Amino acid sequence: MSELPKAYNPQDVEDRWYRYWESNGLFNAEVNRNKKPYTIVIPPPNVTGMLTMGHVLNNTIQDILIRWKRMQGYEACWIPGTDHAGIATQNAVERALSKEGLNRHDLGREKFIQRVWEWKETYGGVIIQQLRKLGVSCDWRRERFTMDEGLSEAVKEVFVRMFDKGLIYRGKYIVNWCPFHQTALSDDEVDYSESNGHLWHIRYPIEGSSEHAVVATTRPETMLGDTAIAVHPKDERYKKLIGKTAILPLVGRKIPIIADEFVDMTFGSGMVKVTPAHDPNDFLLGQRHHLPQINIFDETAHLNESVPKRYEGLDRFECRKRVVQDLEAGGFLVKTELHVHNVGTCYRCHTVIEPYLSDQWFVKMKPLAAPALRVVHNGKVRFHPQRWEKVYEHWMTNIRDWCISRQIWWGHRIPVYYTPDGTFTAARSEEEARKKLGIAADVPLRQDEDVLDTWFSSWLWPFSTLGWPKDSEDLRYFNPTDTLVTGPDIIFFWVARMIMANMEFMRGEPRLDGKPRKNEEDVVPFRDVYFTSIIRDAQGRKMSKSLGNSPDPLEVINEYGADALRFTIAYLAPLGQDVFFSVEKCEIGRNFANKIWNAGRFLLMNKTEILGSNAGELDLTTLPVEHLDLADRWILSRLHHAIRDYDRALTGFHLNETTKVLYDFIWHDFCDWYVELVKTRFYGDEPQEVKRVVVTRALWIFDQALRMLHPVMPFVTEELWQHLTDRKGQALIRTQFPAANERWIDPKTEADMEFVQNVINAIRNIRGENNIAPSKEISVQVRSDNSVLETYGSYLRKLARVASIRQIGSGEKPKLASSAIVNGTEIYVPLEGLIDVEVERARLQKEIARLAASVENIQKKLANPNFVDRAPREVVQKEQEKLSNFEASLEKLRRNLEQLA
RNA sequence: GGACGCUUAGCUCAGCUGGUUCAGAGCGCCGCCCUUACAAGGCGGAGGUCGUAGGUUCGAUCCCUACAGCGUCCA
Repeated sequence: MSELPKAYNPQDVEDRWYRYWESNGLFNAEVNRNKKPYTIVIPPPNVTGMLTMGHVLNNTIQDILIRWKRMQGYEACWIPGTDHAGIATQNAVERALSKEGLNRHDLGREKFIQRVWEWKETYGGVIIQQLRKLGVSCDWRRERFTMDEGLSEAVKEVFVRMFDKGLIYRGKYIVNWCPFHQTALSDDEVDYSESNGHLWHIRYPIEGSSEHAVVATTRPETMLGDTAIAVHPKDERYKKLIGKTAILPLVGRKIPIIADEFVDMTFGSGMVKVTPAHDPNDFLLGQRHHLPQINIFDETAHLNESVPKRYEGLDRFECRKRVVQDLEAGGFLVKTELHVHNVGTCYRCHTVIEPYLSDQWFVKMKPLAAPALRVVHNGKVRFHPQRWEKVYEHWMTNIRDWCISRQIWWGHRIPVYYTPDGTFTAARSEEEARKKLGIAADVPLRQDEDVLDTWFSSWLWPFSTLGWPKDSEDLRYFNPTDTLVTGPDIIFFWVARMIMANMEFMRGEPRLDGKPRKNEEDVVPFRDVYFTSIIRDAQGRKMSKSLGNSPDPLEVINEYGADALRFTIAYLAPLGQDVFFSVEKCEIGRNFANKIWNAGRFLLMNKTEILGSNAGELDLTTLPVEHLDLADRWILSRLHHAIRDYDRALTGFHLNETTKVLYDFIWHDFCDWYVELVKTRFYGDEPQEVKRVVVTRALWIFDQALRMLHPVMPFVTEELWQHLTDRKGQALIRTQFPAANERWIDPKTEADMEFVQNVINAIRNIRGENNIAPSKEISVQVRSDNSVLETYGSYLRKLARVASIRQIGSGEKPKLASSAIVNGTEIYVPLEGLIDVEVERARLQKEIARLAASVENIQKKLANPNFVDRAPREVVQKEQEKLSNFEASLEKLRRNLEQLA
């Protein structure tokens, strides 16, 4: 075996192990009736996307969970894949085309789609390769893409079934229209932000009268499509106007003045203009009053031929200016106010959304929502942190129908077929459509031009990736999946809808035992949902491409290593809190990796030293229990503590707590104390046989630590684990995870060790305060009734650089010494000629002040009869013990201070 | 306007069910040290009346109420 380099270099290690794991099938999962499955489906990233810090966090968490469960003996299956990101991908390809001076219509639908597939083949693999760099242990054989044949089957099947059930319908409604993409968007694809605008007050003359109506609007150009004015029926100011006719300025159209309770009497003048084709509220109002709907825009939000010639062809914002000018010139503009209002923009291109009347397809959500709401209420699906349940509940109880059609080409084409006379049906194929419509093979049939919202395929992900609509062992075994890890920002887009879809379509499908699923726990898509933090930069801004504040994770991995990035991000990510990330913070992880590396290096050096040439055959499968000393029993107690805490933390999805447990155990307990203590045995004059046992045990404990750390830092742990001994083809990734054994957790041992540690700390403090060089050895005198120090005084030699310890009698005491009291034990460091009396006095005074304050506090407490009577007896007793201990220590400290010359 | 979250050391944050020196960690800072695993390190040290005001309790960083500031989502 070759010597390990002095510093850990991840680049020498990571790719090599990733290749090994993958090519040996160590990520793979198969149906195994002897094991419990543990399944995660990846939130599919956009196929043409690049890895972001958000992906890093999300996938690190998934990998930690999946590796942990795998090592615990579950059949751990992590299904990866990507989605086709309809609008985003089409957009990217159209941009590329425009560089060639082409648009999609030049190519035609078929050729264009082919172009997108080519694009996908070229750039689609990037994010998947990037994920590998992070070390994720997905079963790559199971990789899926939402436009795959199988998944497209699922989409079609779902659409047709829902159509037949009346859960999908078509209608002319106001939708959110993106004039840039020229497509409808669903409600949650619109971002709202406050914007400074104006409120224009416009005068509409009333026919046959000198009176006029004044309406206020933030969008004056829409007046060209007005078909009414509305007032509140109870509004005394305007009652007399109801039923009269107003003349629309600039247009001359006669429009009625109607009454509707919807009108807000307090807003503006209390009269509103009604534009049914360009405002969702006006649309509903228009339906109630059977008003005409005049659409004044084309798909690009330019004015169409329904408006006076002088406005035709103008862009909507250009038109706004022109209309305001003309209103003013005509004397119709009463006043203009500044006004802050919410403006909706496209979540992809940030173009202002236009409410637009068009034919679209919708999913009826109410019937799906009820069961989905129930399983979250009754805990069949648990959210972490739980508070997201409220958000979910609010959305689910106020749910609106989902607009699923998109006027683009890249996506699943809507499986609806029309005959020339306009009748239509949904079908899995043209033949089926003909059958359903009852028409002959020669009647021309036209398929709907639109495609489906990308989320219409992602909401099927937990079962479509497992082969549905085909039945399979995989589907029966791995669905319901176990944990979903995703961001709260897509709780509506995705999480809620997956619950709905899985419950709707998995009901009745066979379980592993062959019986049809009907219980809620069999039809939910997953049991736990972990909502990740949002990654922000050091200033707290969301990371985004446009701000340029998002580090490239690949560069971070190159600089610090994937393990360092993984550890750091998990360490920084508390459950439910945002993460403020900056690249330099990866030093936490890098330094930790290096620390572990060097601990391993140290152990291996001593292994070779002590065991000699046959060290490679060392058996590390069982813990050697011979020659246990305090440090051994202590570290084993700490180890099992750590395992238990780790288990609790991770079970509760406290990722940061999990990493802290690892960090504290490995760095502080193992490296700072245990390794230092075994040095006393390695370098001491113990028999060779004892040294052999001690080094083997240290390696065994380190082996356990590597297992625990592996899910978080897979690369460095696998590399070291392989170095510890000849593994005969075994790999850490598939090794049993440590289980906490309460038998090893021993409070007495921990208390004894803590006492020794405190004594060492006290001596170190004396050394530090008195500026004694680490190289200078000192002698110590103690007065103690604690036998631990007698037995394990040798621990002080190495850790406090103590040359000799002498027990002293009651009267005895060095003349000039620095002193400390630890749990009643008096410690004296004679420092003839070295001690600065002033420094020492200050030290003691500080300690006295601290203790005196504590004593006073406890005295006050114990003097309070309420406390003594009402607090639990153990608490009171503990306080009393504390008091007498502190008082005794205080007494000794004061005497030492007095006697200081 | 409604819902939720946050406020702890100079900075970034832990503190999961009220009581163990519970007031912590990392970074930064100060001092000493290249002690034969690690200077990406070791040892020591300074730094906080836990946002404010009340309340519950024998006891509050922790539970309740109000307020202030910041943030997110929804309307």
